[in-house]
Amino acid sequence: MANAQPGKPLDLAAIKVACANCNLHNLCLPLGIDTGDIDRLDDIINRKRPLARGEFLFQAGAPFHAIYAIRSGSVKSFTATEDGQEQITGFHLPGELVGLDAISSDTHNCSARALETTSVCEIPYSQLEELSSHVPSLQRQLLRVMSREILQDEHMMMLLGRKAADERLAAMLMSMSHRFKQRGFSPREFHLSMSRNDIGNYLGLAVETVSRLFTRFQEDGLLETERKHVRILDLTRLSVLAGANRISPDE
Amino acid sequence: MANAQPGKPLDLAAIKVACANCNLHNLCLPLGIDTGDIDRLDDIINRKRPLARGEFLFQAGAPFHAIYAIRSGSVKSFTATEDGQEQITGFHLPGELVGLDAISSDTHNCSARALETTSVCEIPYSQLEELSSHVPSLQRQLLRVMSREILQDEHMMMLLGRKAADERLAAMLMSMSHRFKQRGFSPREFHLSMSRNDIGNYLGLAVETVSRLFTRFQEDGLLETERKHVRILDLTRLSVLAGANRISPDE
DNA sequence: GACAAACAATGATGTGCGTCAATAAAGCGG
DNA sequence: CCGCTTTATTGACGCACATCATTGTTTGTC
Repeated sequence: MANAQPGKPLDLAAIKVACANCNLHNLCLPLGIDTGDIDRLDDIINRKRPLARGEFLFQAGAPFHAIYAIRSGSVKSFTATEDGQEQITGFHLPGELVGLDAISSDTHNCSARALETTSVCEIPYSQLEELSSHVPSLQRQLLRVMSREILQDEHMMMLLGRKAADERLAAMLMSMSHRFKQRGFSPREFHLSMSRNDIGNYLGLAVETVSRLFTRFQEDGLLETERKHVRILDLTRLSVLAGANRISPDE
Repeated sequence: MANAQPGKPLDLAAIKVACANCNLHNLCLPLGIDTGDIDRLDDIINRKRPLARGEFLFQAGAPFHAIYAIRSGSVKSFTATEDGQEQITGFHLPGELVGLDAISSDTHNCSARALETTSVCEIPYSQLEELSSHVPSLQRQLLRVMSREILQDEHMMMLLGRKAADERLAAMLMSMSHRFKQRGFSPREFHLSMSRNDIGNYLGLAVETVSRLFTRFQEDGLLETERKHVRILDLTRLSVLAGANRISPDE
């Protein structure tokens, strides 16, 4: 959002956004890496033309050769079930990496698609691997990022396995709120780039349930929505709902 | 199972099981690593005394300093929800690594507990990190293992989000079958070390549902069970159930 | 600016699975 | 070997959420 679209086309100097200048670099791979080493990381990264909404970053089945860092915009990644329907496995905001699950198989197992106009950094994996074996702090950060991904997925498994519909939506909204805050945006008021359908799919719920929950949350004074724009009125109550809620009536 | 309990206590030579001799080494970290480098990996690994059923490998909240490879037996890992109940995030068989989700936070976020008598290799993480920065193939394998973990978690998310109860159980049994086969055991007949309760917890189902499904699977001629012993009679049909099942009546 | 397609909201109805309850069977310590 | 606890099975019942159906709203296209 911050460093999108240069004023003039073909102005390469303006397009050139070094990791060192990127205001996401403390959310992304460069975190904790020396300026000198950041430049070397910088050299292997390709900044691609922005993707339009709906465009694929990569598709399942395609050979794996790079991971991607979101620079601006947002992306959903999803796998296809055997019977053809999709299951969304994550929404990705600026500074986050996409494609880490392909490393083990040399093939993309999920597809990634832009939810809005999105620009990304392409990081060729073989070069990243090579570089990280010479830059311990990069190796360290890469392993940390992957570990964090595992942690998040485990959290998601708990959400899908144990939580009721309202808790799932609350948790998802809290996660968004938190991540927007990390990126310098308001934690109480933001724009959801994904459709209700996508939210439902991600949370293992029917679209109708998501819709009904949004209206119920509004009736309860938790938040206000105007289409995809969300304003959270009671962050505390929402976070409680996202966490412990399943209380027996008598305790 | 293979290399457990030495005949005599204090017989250090018998206890000493090098990675190179371990019949799991092509399922574990040593995969694809030169014999020379395996010895170096070997040097940093501690083989601990076997854990009894119910013993903790580590507990959530404990400082992270090592990951663990299962040598024999099996382990469940689980997180506690805010309201105190546990959510099992995985069952681990010999050759598999446990604790990868702790790398990012320096603290164990989940606990791991032996489901039966279990022996493990403790791999101090700082030394592993150090060694892998000098042994590219080790670094490579480590990243692959973590990526595979992410992939599995995504698969699990799909299971919990989109699949019906019978499909979940079928998928879990197929996963076990596959993993036993990889380890040289029969894919059709094996012993489940976890309780029905654990299975239900893992799959996001009530114990009663798991029980009912086992009896229904038996009625349908899919398998036979004798307590925790399972014999799969129709592997094909079970795998179909585990995959595509949700078919509208008319297609 | 008009039309189509995608998206969202809301009500009516059905059902898969959770919850509660009771019994049986198995493991376990003394 | 015997009580005690844990685990497993089975049935009855209810509810949370899916499914189906309808209408309104927004977005994109020519």
